Amino acid sequence: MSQVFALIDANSFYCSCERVFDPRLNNRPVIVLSNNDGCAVARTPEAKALGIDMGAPFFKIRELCKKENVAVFSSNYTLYGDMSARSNQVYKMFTPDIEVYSIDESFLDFSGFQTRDLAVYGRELRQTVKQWTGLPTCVGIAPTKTLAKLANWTAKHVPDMQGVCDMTDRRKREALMRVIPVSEVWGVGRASTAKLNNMGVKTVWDLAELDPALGRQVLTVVGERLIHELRGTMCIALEQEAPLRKGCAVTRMFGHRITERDEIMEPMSFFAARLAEKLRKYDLGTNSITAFFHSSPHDAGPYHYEQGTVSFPEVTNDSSVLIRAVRRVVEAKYKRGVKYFKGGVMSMDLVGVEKAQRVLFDSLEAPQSESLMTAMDKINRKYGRGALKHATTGTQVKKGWSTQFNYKSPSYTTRMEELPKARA
DNA sequence: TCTGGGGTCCTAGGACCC
DNA sequence: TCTGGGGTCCTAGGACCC
Repeated sequence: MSQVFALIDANSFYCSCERVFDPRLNNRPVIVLSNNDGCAVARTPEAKALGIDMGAPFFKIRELCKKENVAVFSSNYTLYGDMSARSNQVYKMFTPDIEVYSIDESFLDFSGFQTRDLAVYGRELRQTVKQWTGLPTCVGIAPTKTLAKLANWTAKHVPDMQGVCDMTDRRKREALMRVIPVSEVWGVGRASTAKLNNMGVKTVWDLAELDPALGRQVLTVVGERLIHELRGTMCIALEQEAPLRKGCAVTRMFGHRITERDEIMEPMSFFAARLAEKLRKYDLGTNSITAFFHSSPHDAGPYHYEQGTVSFPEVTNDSSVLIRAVRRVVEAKYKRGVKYFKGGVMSMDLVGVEKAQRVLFDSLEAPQSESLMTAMDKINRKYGRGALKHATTGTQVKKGWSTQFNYKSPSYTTRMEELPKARA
């Protein structure tokens, strides 16, 4: 039995979540901003029509938004995460085998369902999701994940498909692949598009017809795999179990140029504390932490990039330990006179905490560390992030480098105080 | 010291994705 | 062109070992 995958994703997911709880937004252009209200990461078709590009910096489009009555929202991850979980519950009624690929995309295994009309099944799926969550979606169906992605793209861009594109039929598939630009293939970005176009590979079909060995030369094994996937041979399997994440980072612009060492300490310590929180949330620990801070490449004068790594004798996710390490890096690498504008911390060698090797003696962490961290996370979950924190991470409420969420909608589905109100 | 032919680990950088 | 803040995978090159 051959494989069949469906890729379902929500249209302008973040914007659609906002619309579900405020129908007045339905015919208005809506955008949702990235972390820190930096740039537009989700736009409804009405917003796209105004010329607002993916990733457009908010400060550049602020006036346009005001003039055109664009509804602007900060990212409300609590809401989107909950809506995502609800959607996946619905998907599981249509097949038990699903891979949650991102917050708004899931692959569904439809293998063995070929006895039915898959396009009809896809439309049923769409309708059920719409009815139960309020979210509009598109569905692409094909023998490989890469082709399912492509089918999904087609479903979005060809109006008379009614949101569902079934590409399991080879002939139908070929006709579409001959007219879709190669840049729309999953995994083909700007650089690869340029290389391929130079070789005369313009459409998806051209790429599928390319000699895999040549594909490997130009785009490494990733390119070779892509060619096989486009030909209908599965190379990328469904991954139902999310693998443990390998790295974790907290990075941010400082909000203004910083020249004093003590002033850098505060955001950097804060980043370390956030990283530790993230690790604890996922039951992960780390053997090392890397801290970096740098000037702006656009400022006059030479560019400075300072970086340092501290290794630990045992796996840890203790805020105090990580903060101390980061402060040591700043002490050692800071240069007087440089205008630093961005910094961050990261750990790239994460391990699950149960599996962690413990050192018997000379433990880095104070004996009560674990219960202290647990208590701290609990309090912060209840009273909001930053309710309880290390003194070194700053005592003022708002800083340039603290994340901005100035346009956030209520957590409609996860906080009793913020439930939507209905009048009957 | 150089010759041969492996192997591993680590880091940096490129490319892509959401 | 960069603007944000995360992630993943792949390759090349250096250090080191046998």
